[in-house]
Amino acid sequence: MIKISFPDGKVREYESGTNSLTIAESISSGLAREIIAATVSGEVYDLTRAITADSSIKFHKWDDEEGKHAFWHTSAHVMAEALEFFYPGIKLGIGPTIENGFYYDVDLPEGESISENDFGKIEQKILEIARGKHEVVRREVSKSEALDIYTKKGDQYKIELINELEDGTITFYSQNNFTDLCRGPHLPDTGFIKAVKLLSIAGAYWRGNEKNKQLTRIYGISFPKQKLLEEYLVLLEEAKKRDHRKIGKELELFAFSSKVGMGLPLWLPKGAQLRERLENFLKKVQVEHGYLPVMCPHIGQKELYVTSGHYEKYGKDSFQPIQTPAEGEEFLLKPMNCPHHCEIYNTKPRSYRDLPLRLAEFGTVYRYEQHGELHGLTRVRGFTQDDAHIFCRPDQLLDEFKKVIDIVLYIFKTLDFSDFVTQVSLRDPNDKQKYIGSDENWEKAESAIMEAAAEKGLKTVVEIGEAAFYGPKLDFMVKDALGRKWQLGTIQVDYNLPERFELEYKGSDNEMHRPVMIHRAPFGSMERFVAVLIEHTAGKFPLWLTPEQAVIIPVSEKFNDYAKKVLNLLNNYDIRSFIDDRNEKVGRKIRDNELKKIPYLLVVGEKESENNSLSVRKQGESDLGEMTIQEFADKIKFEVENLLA
RNA sequence: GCCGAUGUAGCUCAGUUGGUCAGAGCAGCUGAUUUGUAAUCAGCAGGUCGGGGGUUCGACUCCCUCCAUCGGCUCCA
Repeated sequence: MIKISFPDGKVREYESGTNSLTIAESISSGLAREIIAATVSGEVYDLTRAITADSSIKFHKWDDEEGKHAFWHTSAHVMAEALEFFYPGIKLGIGPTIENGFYYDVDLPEGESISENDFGKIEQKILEIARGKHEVVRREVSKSEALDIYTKKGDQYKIELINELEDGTITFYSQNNFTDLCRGPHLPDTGFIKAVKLLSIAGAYWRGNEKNKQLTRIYGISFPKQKLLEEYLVLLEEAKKRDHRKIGKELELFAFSSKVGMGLPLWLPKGAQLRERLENFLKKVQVEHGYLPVMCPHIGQKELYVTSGHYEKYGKDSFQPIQTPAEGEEFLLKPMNCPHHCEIYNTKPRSYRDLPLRLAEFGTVYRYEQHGELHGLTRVRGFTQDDAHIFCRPDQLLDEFKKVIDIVLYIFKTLDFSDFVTQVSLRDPNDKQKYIGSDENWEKAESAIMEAAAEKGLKTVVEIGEAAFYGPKLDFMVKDALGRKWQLGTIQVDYNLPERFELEYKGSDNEMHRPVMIHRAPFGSMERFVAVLIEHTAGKFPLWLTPEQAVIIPVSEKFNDYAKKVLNLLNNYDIRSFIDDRNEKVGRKIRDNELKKIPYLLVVGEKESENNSLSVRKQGESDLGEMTIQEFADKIKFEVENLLA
């Protein structure tokens, strides 16, 4: 007999070799029907996997991550079986679950290809296999047996994977006519899968390496109920409506022109206003935090980037140098602001008393991004960083780092970004030649970041090997409408550039010392930040930011003069408004301006012109009733101040 | 750059197997209407069907190629 302990602390005894499903049945048949996996002593088990030792147990239903994971993992296997049916000789790469669904990377037989037109028949086959309620069987196999099987099959991908596994840990899962190398866990049988949708098809390099063969990746998602699939598809549609590219076009915020060049955004008047307001907001915060604005040109001598190391690292993959016609001197489009800022530091001798020196610039930079990677405003070839470089003494590093975190958090809070994660990117200690700088400096920088993040209570994910080549960093990531993660704010420690630009200051000991540099950009880039802001708000920007705060709607032409008077008064109160004096009915003007997401709609007619008042309607809400112009102005002022507090 | 898809009027889209199929709604313009909280009515104008090449008696429709866009992959100072 073995002892099984439950999350509520109760302990029960079972026969050794029992499984989670039997245990669940002993509690209630309802529970047994709903669960799809279980965590047994910390490891996620298939429901039918034998338990042979005293264990803790926690059941997983569809609602939790482990449950979905098993569900989608089995779905991936069933999809693979369907693919084997339609494409005999197909070779399988990996087929993991992802946040929403699963994919499988496959190598199609010579001459075969697959397109979205084939999805229908594959989905049907998957459901057919699912309906067969085929049991999913786990089997432990020896390494040699596993290798043998895939050698016979001629599947070099699985052989490569198996070779990296240790003997004794290799398991196969089978259902119906299909067997796959897999760690599990899986559903007890395929019958759980009631709905499936293949979503897209993509090329993916084997093991993510560009030099390897490109496999075909098929993305799909599945559900235990048809209704859940339908709900998911509705959700996807809703997300598409928030897409910043769509809203950006509708609200006339930005545009692209293939004549101007791909990945080179054009800020339209309203978008430019929005961006300018964000910039002014940050400038104000930065002045309060002791930053000094600087400005630099858009090009710099190639030598500058040779000195900084950027040319060696990125030169070949960048926009190529431009040359002066007579002398043939080479200049690069500025890909980074930091080398310029280093030279600003170097314009005069610095004392320890001058530090920290915080130089800030909204600097536009140009980087060559590959054609297929461009994406709306989030991935472009020319963008403006809300950049600043803090030159400080080593003993000031931690404190300065924490102050920067404070700025980022303040900005996120003001803009209501609560759903973000922070990532600490450290170097890969096994691949040191990828990075420049001494071990000692790297260790100092990495520990400063970890300490600052911990002290500020940030929940961080640590990524080894994701550091910039010159130093570790702390990134703030948020998700867009479709769940894709984007990096916004970034804070990076750099011992390298001060070295390369020979930055120095005279210390209190009358000796020369080298400062440390922090690169930081709370927004990241204005382009990307605005993109994420659009998706976050669905275009309903906070009142203080929005380009147009109110629209004055005269009931008829007769009241255009009163509307102009209102406009002038509101202008005096710095309320951004305009008159919709089109020859249309009120209902029409309301509708159009609601769709433009104007926060306040001000209807004026006979009653209002007599009372010196407005009938106020708030966007997305109904009529707020009549108020005087003064009352409305106070209301706006109050709201803006509250939002910015 | 790679894999897959898409490209018809400013926007959203329709266009049967290649043969009056170049269309609709919205936006725009003109006129009428003078309007009270999510679409007033009528008329007009708008496109070398992404560019180029080919097949054909004939191409929006089939093929090739280039460009751009979309979903991924790789990359991201």
